[in-house]
Amino acid sequence: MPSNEEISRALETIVTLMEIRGDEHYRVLAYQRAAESVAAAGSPVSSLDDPKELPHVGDTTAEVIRNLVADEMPEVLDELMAEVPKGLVEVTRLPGVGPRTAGRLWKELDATSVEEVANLEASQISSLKGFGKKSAEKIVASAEKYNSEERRMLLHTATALGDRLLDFVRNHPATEKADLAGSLRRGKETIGDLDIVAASSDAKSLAADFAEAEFVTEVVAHGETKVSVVVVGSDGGVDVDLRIVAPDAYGSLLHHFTGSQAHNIVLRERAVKMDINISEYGLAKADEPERNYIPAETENEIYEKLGLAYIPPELREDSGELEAAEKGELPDLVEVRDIRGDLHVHTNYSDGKGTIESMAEAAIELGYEYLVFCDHSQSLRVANGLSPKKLVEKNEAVRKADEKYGGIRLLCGSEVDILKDGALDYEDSLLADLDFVVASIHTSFQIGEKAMTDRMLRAINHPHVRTIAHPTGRVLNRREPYEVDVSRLIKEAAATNTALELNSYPDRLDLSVPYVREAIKAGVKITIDTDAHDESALSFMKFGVTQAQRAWAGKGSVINCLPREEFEEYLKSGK
DNA sequence: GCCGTTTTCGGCCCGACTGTTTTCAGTCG
Repeated sequence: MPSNEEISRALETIVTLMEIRGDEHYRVLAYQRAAESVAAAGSPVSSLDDPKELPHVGDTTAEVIRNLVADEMPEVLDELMAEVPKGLVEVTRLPGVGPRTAGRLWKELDATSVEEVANLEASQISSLKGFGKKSAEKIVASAEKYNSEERRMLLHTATALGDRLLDFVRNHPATEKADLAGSLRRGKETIGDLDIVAASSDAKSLAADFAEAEFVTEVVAHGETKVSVVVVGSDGGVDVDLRIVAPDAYGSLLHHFTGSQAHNIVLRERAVKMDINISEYGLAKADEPERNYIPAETENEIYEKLGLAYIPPELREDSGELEAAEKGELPDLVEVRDIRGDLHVHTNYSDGKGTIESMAEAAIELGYEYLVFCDHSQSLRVANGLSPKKLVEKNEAVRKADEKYGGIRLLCGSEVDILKDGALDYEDSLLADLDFVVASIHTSFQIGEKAMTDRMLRAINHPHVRTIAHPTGRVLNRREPYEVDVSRLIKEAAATNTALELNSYPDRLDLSVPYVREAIKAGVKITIDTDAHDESALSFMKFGVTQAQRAWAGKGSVINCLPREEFEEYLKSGK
């Protein structure tokens, strides 16, 4: 079954090919919105009775989605592929090159791939109507250095870089206020580029100084209120946009550049029906000939004027948040301060760097009320998995430490491997002696969807397993999730009172947002754990919490938001 | 192609910047 992401990507391909072909704008837009709708869907589209249940999906796009789910080639895509060379999709990814340009390079110069564009002479392009020397050279140059590997930054990398740039902007004398916006503010798991917004009554000088800052390697565009630059990231260049408005319109600007674009569009369409136009400068009455924007100083004013409750950035994805805001049904989102403990951390007994004591002290520092030590189990030799004897020894050390530290409850756990056949890596008698068991997969990833699903269902049904760690095994930018029917895992977890983990490690963030949302809807409890292998990694909790917020989670859905007594009750009562 | 508190037909969010242009198309977010 194709994932929502795969279906959405196929629809995006249709969009790009249509644009190159020169299809009618609003037809293309309809496919674009269908693609976004699938990407934002709260549960797998493949399990939907009718794709038309999704917003912006009508008869035609529903049929295309049905084809994709059934692994059949949709007619429209078949047609497009026969007509438009596929290599052009990549050509449109060149900076400054869109579908129009790609279409002309193909039709007028016979260039159908990035490589063929790179092999063109600039003079060939500049001989076309509407192209000059400058744009011709830019196109060839960007084709020459094009790197097909699309790399998006992990959330913690983007946060670190963004904070550095934000410091520069905030420390500028002309800056009154500034914030990071865009997908970073919405807390997406990976970030493509950075958006910074600022309020200043001297936009010109701020824009100029930003463009000349030492971290800038290239100025892509530089106007009076907007600067686009490339800065040095830890892994190549990162595109950064800075937008500046007068202080009284700051809320409008922040909202505009926080997005998502899909959220802004549905919000503005809703506003138009109320005869209000919304832009980054404010709100205007639609019936006036000149748009006379009344600025909004805060984001809240915008939602208020539209009769909506304030929508937190993490929910702004056009996935039902407007309806919920209208009805007053937005969730009361879980916050980092609601987290009372970490249920999955490692020590130097297996592959961690910290000791029981150092990890406990770091957890006390964070104000936690409990901490569960889950080192790896015996068969995971690469991670120094504990033999049964060693586990018993470690449990004793944990219990001793628990007596030593009064302020925090230290508990014995294990991250026990789910073996290839679904059996666990320790005898039941040993597991029974633990306070909390986390089960997970680290080997035999490629056994196929059915075998993997059965294997994990067996673990979910095990009486001692309380949560399944990093349930899909993905590693962002490095490893795809293994094939498994997550929806079935969710159903079984609900039926057996087993939790599912939202692993906070920035390159895991596993489960992903749509599945967490599906799990919560099904009544499954989530454990937000850091999987920390040293003291500093305990701070990754904030990334897991952000992801939980994106999945509409309230603290009631999160096991480790339970106060200590209730958590101990939960442990005692079993599954 | 999608959608409906004027509408089942006729609309469809909004603006900055660039390059090539004498008024705008294309790209981007």
